[in-house]
Parts: sequence; structure tokens; C-alpha cells
Amino acid sequence: MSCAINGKGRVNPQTRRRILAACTALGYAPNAAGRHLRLQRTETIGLLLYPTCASEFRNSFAAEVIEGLENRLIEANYHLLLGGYHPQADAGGVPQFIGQGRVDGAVLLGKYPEQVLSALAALPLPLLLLDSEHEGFPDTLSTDGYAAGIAVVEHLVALGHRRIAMLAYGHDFPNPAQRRLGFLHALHEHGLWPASRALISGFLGHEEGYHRLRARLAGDDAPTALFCENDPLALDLIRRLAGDGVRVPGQLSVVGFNDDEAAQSSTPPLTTVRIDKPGLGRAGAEMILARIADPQLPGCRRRLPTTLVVRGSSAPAPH
Amino acid sequence: MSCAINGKGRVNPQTRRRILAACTALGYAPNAAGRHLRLQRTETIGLLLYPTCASEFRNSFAAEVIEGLENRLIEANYHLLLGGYHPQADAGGVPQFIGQGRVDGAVLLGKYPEQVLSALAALPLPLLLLDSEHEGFPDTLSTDGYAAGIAVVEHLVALGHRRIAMLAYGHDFPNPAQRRLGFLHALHEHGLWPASRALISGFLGHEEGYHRLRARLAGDDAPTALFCENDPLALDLIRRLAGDGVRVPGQLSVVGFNDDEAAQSSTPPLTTVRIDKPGLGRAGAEMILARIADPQLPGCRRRLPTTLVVRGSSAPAPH
DNA sequence: TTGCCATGACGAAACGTTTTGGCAAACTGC
DNA sequence: GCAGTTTGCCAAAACGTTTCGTCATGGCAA
Repeated sequence: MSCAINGKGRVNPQTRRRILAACTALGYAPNAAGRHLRLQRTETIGLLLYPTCASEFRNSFAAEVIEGLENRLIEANYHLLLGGYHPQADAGGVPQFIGQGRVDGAVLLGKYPEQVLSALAALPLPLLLLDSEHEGFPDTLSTDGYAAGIAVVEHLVALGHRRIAMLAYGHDFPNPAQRRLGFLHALHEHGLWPASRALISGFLGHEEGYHRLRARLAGDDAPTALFCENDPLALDLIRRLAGDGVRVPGQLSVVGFNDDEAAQSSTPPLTTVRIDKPGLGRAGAEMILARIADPQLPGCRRRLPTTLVVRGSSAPAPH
Repeated sequence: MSCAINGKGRVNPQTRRRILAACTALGYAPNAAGRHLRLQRTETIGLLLYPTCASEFRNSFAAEVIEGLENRLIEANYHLLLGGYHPQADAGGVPQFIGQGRVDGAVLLGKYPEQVLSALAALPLPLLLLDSEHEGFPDTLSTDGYAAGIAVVEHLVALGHRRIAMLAYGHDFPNPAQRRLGFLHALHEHGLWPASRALISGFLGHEEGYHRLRARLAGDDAPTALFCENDPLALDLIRRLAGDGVRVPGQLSVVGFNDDEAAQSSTPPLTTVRIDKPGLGRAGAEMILARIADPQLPGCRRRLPTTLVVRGSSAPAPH
């Protein structure tokens, strides 16, 4: 009967029709547990989320990536098992659903501490590191922050800006670092100022950080354009500057990163770097499925390209 | 051996220790598929997400609720299977993972169209409707928007406001409707103006909506306080008003709903209604687990209380 | 007409767990 | 010391699927 349903083996087309008809009539569907047991495969992949509190993740980034991931998996008849990372409960840093044969593979999303990442990399399970990079993983998928950093500088230089700075978090998460490196590389190529003056540490949450930034903007070598590590940072900045009477983009051009939904409805609309988040998810699904299908596959480290979306927050440099 | 691991039946403590030691030594963990098959229970619940594009959901609301849900489930040794709702793929409006015995129950999160909700309610599976309400479901869990609407009015009246309006979406989603009803009820109690003048339709995305609002604010019966259906709406409003020189809360008090993360870092910080989102998730987990444990349980419709968080965007009414 | 092969139906085994019941051994009370 | 009871180990069955192999049937060629 399984042959009839799954279209395998030798079975008379007429018999098959009869069986399928009976199935729909009785509302029968194969039981997943029995199937999994027999196939030694669950047609499920785990999604491990690190409970990052960093602002980058509370926004829609993860949600949209997951949406793409899930859509592609469903097409392949795969399902997605959600697993937050629970340091205390997961003995030895390994989430419960691993090792129980609950999933055929797992996607790791989020910015994991080095130590956790190493522990996870050792798991005997197909794994994909998504939106991050690490030597321990044969498969990683992220975005080309380096190229994006360059593109932002090119854009601003084309608008006549020379004093371009980056508002950057202090963290050393892999992707932001790439953005930063590309940014600095492009500055260097154009013979602009060095990293020591181009990087401004970026926490606006505390008054102190904002005051430091304002001081810098008032100084002699005030940048005329600011590349922010992500959109929330950029939007927050624009809002506060507006409150203090600094005009964007009149006095200062601002560029973000991510193209969050809020980026297009802000005033002015934010020039930013778009990441195709559902696309990232779908590509991730492809990769983990390929790895599961053939564990012998050579490792694959991909970086998806980004797009610079020019909106109203960047304008020609003031003379 | 299962007895030893799960602590059931009669087994010598010493033997048990030996077995457990061997398990850890060999890295053995019970296989989930075999277990599920035998137990006729998967220790997994499905989370069905309706792909709502409404702004209320792209923010962190769902993420935080899911976080709470998952945390509680893990404590009960349950897992969470994520399933977007795919109208085309899911024959008859029923998601794939139902009927395959993949999950012991499901939580429905999001604003579903009436038709879909009715179809889902008929499923022979423990279901919990989360953040919404519908007669077809014995178990629903949402927030007490009605009481929240009242609380907001009380707060504003206490500040001396008399002309209080609500910026409301046109949709008829269950929860916002409750907010609106509570709001109107309280207005009535205080003998303030009627619904026809108190409700302003709330889409700011298109210029037209904003202009209509501005016209109303400039009019003779201009409200001195505005209750917005959710935080993004309120924040967007404040930002645009600031751009047009309208001072909040000086000229107009603004109150939001949800207490998104952005609410506390805006200028001014937003007075809003806090929903304990992880708490909502945890309570939801409790309810679906209880339902699974005892299908005979009487239906349970809960509404969690909300808290009014008073911040800087509401102030005494101008004289 | 006989032998052989292709076709299709069907029974049986295996996947890994939990649970039940049998059974031997040890232990208690008289 | 013996009957009766408790303790603990172990074998066996069942969960529902897929897959392999067997077997009967019918068609074709010699």
C-alpha cells in the first residue's frame, strides 16, 4: 500500500487509484512516527536560535529568514522544529533535540559565542551556520557584508562625500565585522581618512554614547556622512538628530544596513543595504537539504550579494 | 532499560546507575521515532503562523510570544514544530503536519480570516487559539484589550483630558476591537464625546490618511490626546508630528499599545499598554499541555491582564 | 501444449521504543 | 525449614510504516 501511495514498486494503476480513493474516503494519512522509524529519517530539520538580545535580532530579520527557510522546506516535504538554545537545560551545550534523532539536520541562526559554536560544530549531524561564519563548519551561508561596505562608500563618494564615518557596535560578530572591513577597505582605496578616525563606537542607548557622537559631529573633522551598522541604529540616530535640529540629509547623510520595514517609512526614507532575507532562508534550506542528501558533499561557504537601496537619507555632500 | 532511564517499574538502584553510566559512556539517547511510535504521542506541538503582513506582526510580538511558549514547552519536555500556513499546499486549508500524527496539539498564532479559522476549529486535534478569539475554539488565550482600553481613558482623564480620540485600523481583528470597545465604554462612562467623533481611521502609510488626521487635529474639536491601536502606529505618528512641529506631549498626548522595545527609546518615551508577551506564550503552553493531558477538560477562555506603562508621551491636558 | 518470463499482489521482517507478564531468586514470617 | 511474598531481571509483543522476497497468474515463445 505504501507503494501505491508513494508511487514506488510495481502496482497496477487501477489498484493504485482504488487505494488512493479509499485513503481520501477514510481520511487516512500515513503516520509520521511509523514512517520515521522505518526510514530512519524524520524529514525534519531543527532551527536553533541563539537568544540574542542584541537589537539586530529583535527586529524582523530572523522572522523573514525563517519564513523563507520554512517555505522552501515545505516544498521539499520537510518540516521545521524550533529550538531555542537553553544553556542550562542542554547538557554540554547541545540542544535536546539533537541526538534523539528528532531532526535530520539543523540550521544555526544567530550570533553564537565562539565556545558554543565550537561545541556545536562537533555534533555528528548535518549543520548549516546561517548569517554567520566559523571555520568549524563546512557549510555556512551569510551575506556579503564586505562588498556591501564597499558599495556604501562608493555611493557616498559619488555624492561628493570625503569625510565618511561608520557608527559601529563594539561587538565582534562576524557579519558586522565584514561590513566594517569592506568599508575601511574602500576608504583606503579612495585615500580617505584612516580607521582611527572613521570608526565611531555606536551605542546610542546610553546618553554618553550619543553625546560622544554629537561632539564628534560638531568637531572640526566632522563627517558629512555616516554609515550605521544596521537600520535600527540609523533610524534611532536620525530621530535623535532631528530632535536636536540636525537635518538629514541636508547636514549629514545617513546610511543603514538591513532594509528593515521601518526603513522605507521613516522621514526621510532611509538609504540602506538590502538583504534578501527570505532568499537567505531559502538558500539556507537548499544547502542543508543538499548536505543531508549527500553527506560527502564538499563544504560550501556562500555569501549572498546585497543591494544598495538609495532613498532620501543620503544626498550630495554640503560644500 | 527504558524503565531504568525513565525511572519506572522495579529496578535495582545499582543496576540503574550502571545502565545510566553506560548510556553516557556510549552517548546513547533514546530514539525519538521509536518512542513516538510506541507512545502514540510525539511530545511535539505545532505552531501555526498565519502569514500576516499587518505591521502588528512583523515586529517583535510574535517572536517574544514564541520565546515564552518554547521555554515552557521545553520544561515539559515538549518541542515546537513550526508551520507557516500555506493556503495552496494545504489541501482543504489544513496544514500538512496535522493528521500525520506529527504533533499532539497545535497553537494558532495570528489573525486568521474567519473562514480559515472555522476550518481549523473542526480539526480533531487539541488546539489553542492564541492572541485571538473565536467561538469555534474551546480554548482561547488573549489579552484583555477591553480593560486596557478603559485604563488608557482613565489615565488620560486623570490628566485632565476631555477630548480623547483613538487612531484605529479599519480591520476587524478581534483584539483591537476589544481595545476599541473598552475605550468607547470608558468614554461613555465619563460622558465624553461619542464614537463617531472619537474614532479616527488610522493608516498613516498613505499621505491621505495622515492629512486627514492633521485636518482633524487642526479642527475646532481637536483631540488633546490620542490612543493609537499599537506602538508602531504611535511611534510613526509622533515622528511625523515632530517633523511638522507638533509637540508631544505638549500639544498632544499620545498613548500606544504593546510596549514594543522601541517604545522606551523613542523621544519622548511612549506611554503605552504593556503586554507580557513571554508570559502570554508560557500561559499558552500551559493551556495546550493541559488540554492534551486531558481532552475532557472544560473549555478555557482566558484573557491576560495588561499594564499601563506611563512614560513621557502623555502629560496633563493643555488649558 | 509446455516451459519461461514478466507482472502484480501479498505476506513478513525490520526500524527502536515502552510495557506487560513470566519467572527465578531472595526474603519474610510462622 | 517451608510456604508465601516481594524483588528485580528478562523476554515478548505492539506501535505503523517501508521494503524485500515469495508466489500465483497470465502472456508469450518455442
